[in-house]
Amino acid sequence: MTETRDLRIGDVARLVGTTPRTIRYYEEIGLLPDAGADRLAGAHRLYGEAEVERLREVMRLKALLGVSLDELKELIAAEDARAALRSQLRRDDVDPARRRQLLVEALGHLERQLELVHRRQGELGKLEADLAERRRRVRRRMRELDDEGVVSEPGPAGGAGPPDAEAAEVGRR
Amino acid sequence: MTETRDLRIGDVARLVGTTPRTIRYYEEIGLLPDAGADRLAGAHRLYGEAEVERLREVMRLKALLGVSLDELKELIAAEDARAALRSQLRRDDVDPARRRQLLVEALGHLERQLELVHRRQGELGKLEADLAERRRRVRRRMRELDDEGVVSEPGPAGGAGPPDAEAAEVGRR
DNA sequence: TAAGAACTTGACGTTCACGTAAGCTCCGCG
DNA sequence: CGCGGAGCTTACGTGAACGTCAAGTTCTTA
Repeated sequence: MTETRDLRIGDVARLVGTTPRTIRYYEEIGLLPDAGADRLAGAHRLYGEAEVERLREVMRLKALLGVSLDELKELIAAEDARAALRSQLRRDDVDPARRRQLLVEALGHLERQLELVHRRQGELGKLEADLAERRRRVRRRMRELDDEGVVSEPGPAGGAGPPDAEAAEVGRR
Repeated sequence: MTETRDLRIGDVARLVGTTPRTIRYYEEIGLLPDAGADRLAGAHRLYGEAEVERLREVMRLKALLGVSLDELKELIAAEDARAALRSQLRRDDVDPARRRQLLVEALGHLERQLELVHRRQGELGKLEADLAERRRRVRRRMRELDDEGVVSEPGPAGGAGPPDAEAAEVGRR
């Protein structure tokens, strides 16, 4: 159950909801590892579950954090550390110092990502509060308008209320 | 103190942290209202606090929701309704039916924005949970590593081993 | 009123993130 | 074994979102 790597680029694209071109492009700019540095020129790229996961992560971070692919390259270096760890484990190359270093690296990157996520959550929270507040005000003004106007008058029919030109209490700005 | 409109495009740009070109571009594509449809050809654009606010809102939504300027145009239609309301109030053109319609419109747009914000918050929350979980695992593995080989074997080079705080500043690449 | 900074329109250039087309190659199948 | 569909490389094209340059104009201030 080591790693299967029996998916081709089109399969992967369909799995994660993108196009082969995009996957090749990501590889080209170094966002994804060369899917077959071993692969003899001209042969098909082959992927396993691990690279599908990584691509998913890339797309998720891109969408949610709104960073450029270049910035993303820095960010997802955590995946590199994870991959290195895994391949190290498979080769039972258990140099504890090296392993610790990889873990420290991964931890650092995870913390950077979390930092970004938290910043964004904060801003989104503020935005939500502002929008909710504005909604509250609009609702209040609507209530006031409906109350003050005479009885019944639901539809967009003409008529409407009397030229009652007062009650101009408006939430400034 | 109705509206001052004594800011020029460069001032506004500095205030909100962008460039004049961007502001003109936003106007060009209809994201911002023609800052002076009245303005005789060739004269300087003039802005007031209201348009500065709107621009800020535009940039905030763009950054936080990651939508295209085209989608943004739909989204911020709420601002148009608000502007309409205000200008209506200034001209004490108080047709209650029209006012109600504007309020309904604004409410709808606010709700769409909130919907988007909530969706995004959900996804960000999930991402945060995933990242935190991974961090937890990395930390656990690091603890295990440190506990297990504490005195049994010295590393290959230098003092590798003890849970010493920071010995691994990496400058790879 | 003269100078110079900031602005105007118009047009072309640029970067990012892919799309698309061409010509050739590889791989599963009948 | 042949063939059709997916993949490969190379290269040029594209839309979004501005940047930049030029030539002229408008505002402000000394």
